[in-house]
Amino acid sequence: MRVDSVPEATLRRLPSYYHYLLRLREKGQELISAAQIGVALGVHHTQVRKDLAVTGSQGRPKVGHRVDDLIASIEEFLNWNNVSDAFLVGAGHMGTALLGYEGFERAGVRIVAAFDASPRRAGKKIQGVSVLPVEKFPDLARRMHVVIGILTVPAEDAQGVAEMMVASGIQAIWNFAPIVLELPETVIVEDVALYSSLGVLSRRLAVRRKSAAARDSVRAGP
Amino acid sequence: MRVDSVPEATLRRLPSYYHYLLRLREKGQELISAAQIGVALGVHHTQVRKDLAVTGSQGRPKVGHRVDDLIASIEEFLNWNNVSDAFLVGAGHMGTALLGYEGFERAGVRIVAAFDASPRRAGKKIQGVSVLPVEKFPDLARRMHVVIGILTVPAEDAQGVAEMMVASGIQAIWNFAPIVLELPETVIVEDVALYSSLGVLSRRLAVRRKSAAARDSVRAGP
DNA sequence: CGCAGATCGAGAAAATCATCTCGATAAAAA
DNA sequence: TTTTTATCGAGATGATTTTCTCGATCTGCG
Repeated sequence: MRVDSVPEATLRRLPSYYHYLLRLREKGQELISAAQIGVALGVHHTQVRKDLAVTGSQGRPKVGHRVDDLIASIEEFLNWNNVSDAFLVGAGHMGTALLGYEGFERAGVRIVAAFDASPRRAGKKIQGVSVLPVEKFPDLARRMHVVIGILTVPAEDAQGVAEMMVASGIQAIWNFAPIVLELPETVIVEDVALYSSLGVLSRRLAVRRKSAAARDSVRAGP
Repeated sequence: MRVDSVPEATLRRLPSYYHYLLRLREKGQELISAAQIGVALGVHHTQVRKDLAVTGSQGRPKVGHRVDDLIASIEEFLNWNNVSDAFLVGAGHMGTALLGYEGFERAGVRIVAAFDASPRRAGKKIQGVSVLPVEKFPDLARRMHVVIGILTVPAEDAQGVAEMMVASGIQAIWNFAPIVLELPETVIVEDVALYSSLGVLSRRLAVRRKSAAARDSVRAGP
């Protein structure tokens, strides 16, 4: 029995709709059709309807959806209207970048503390967030009931830190390290696979070059 | 006629295999079976075989694959053995983080210069890479034959900068901004959708909480 | 030298996801 | 008021991806 039968692909598209809708609202637009969203974001309009349907939002024929309603529906569906505290471990380049981001609060996550193993980093403040020695993580996580962990440590440390997180009560990990964490199934892990992204990019580029070269040389039939 | 019939999902898994294989090699392991890879990375073993098959690598029954061969095959398939120069625009938090990353070279990309619209940032060096005024991008990109652009500017500037990149000869864009770029189809765009990732995480967590709550309260039948 | 066990790879079946089709509905136009 | 048109939403169809099944192959052991 599946608890969440919503396709993952839908889940991944919703934030993109959401940001598009925010921009529409800023521009003062009140109504929007699935077809328009589809054109703007490169998604088939029936797909957009199916995606929006899972949030419970309804549109009216000939009118479309109210932008406000859609935004609210998506927020509620993704639980982005309830902000959860998160701890970040690894105050290196990526960790620092994330600490500097505004906008995660809008996505349901507030980074309330950062941790690092290096004494050089611990004790400082980055973007207004304190960096603490990683030894303090377990106790603080439990006391503050933090359930989201953000993992921005080097690959070789990631598994160990992740296990420490889970042992400290963390239920969901946003993982930036390029490894697959081996954790109990009950833990939610969401990988930000930067290298996967680069792999796709690089391959596409290579294929394009190859097919361009082929087009240039093969002019006669086989 | 599709030039590249390799499933995108396969493309996304290959880098993950790749990093796992690198770790195996470091540990001195010479042979590996598809089944073992599957267990380590949470992928079905037949899926692993199909994925590895696209790279052209062959395994031997009862033995498995040579780790070295697999690494080489994946590198070649993703074109990660040829490093291309890339320009980064937007030397903010994320841009700075990417400039500090070692390891992209292994993934076929070398960031050779960064650009920023802010005079406050231009002129400096970050992680050994010069930050130049964004106005210099077009000329330099053409002269250096740079075809990869990395986009780490705020969402509201992304579309404009992307168009500038394309006009300067950029063929592939690694986009970190949370918007869908509208560009000619010939341009390869790879989005790093941080918010999609957060959407999935947040939804999963919410569903888990809900189903846990349901389990706690609904003990009698309907 | 022949058998047992592990692994591969190809093709069939199943599951998932995206697109197409069509009737219904609401607003605007005639 | 009736017709037209834009849009929705549900269900059927189609495409893609994943998993299952099975025969073939190679190694190591008796």
